[in-house]
Amino acid sequence: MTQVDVIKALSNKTRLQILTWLKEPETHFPVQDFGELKEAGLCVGQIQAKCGLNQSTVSEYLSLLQRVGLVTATRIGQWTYYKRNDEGINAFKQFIQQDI
Amino acid sequence: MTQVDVIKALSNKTRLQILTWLKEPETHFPVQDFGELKEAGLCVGQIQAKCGLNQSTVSEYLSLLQRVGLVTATRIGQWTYYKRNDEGINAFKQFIQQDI
DNA sequence: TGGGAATATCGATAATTGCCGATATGCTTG
DNA sequence: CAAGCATATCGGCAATTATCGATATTCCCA
Repeated sequence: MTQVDVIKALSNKTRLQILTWLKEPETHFPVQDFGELKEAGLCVGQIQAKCGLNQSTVSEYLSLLQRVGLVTATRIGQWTYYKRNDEGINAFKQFIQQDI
Repeated sequence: MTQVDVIKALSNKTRLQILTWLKEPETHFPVQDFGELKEAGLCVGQIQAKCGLNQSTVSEYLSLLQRVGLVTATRIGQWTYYKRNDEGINAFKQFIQQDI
């Protein structure tokens, strides 16, 4: 898992969008009754509906983003909630800022 | 030419390295007699020698980096000198900082 | 406990990328 | 002008990526 892998994960329009959508879930996704939106994140289905790609594609994209440390996943019941991983994101930002 | 294109240009180990080598040409490349190193940048041949790939590959990499605005090219005689384009690089950094 | 949801994984194909060798272009200089 | 550099462009093949449909897995609930 190198820095290039993180860049590669972001070198795709959809994956980049997903990460930015996750900055403000409320403005990009229908509000839910429960508090999951803020706490655990968004589930795969919601993200899939928004970006319009195949379910399997979105699932793979999300697990790639997780693998490189940009998001975290929480399984609750039959849902997997994804949200931004600020630690990983900030590490990446710092790398870009300093080393590029 | 979108932001994703810039990210794609950096999503390759060699191209990423080239950009960072260009931060400190003196420490990465043999000093030349003339002042080109600081002024115009480094020529393709020097960069090629350093990264060990085919001439055509390096030429293409450099012109890609230029196309997305990360470096500038100056033709002097039979040499093309490449150096970092701080304007483009800073714009990219700002994008990462703000939008990611 | 068996059928549905939600998600993950697998297999396949088309598109893109990583590199290379060969050739073309442009300068420069005898 | 011809020969020789340095660089650019082209055509090609192998590897990787984008994306899909089908299937597997997990979990929930009547």
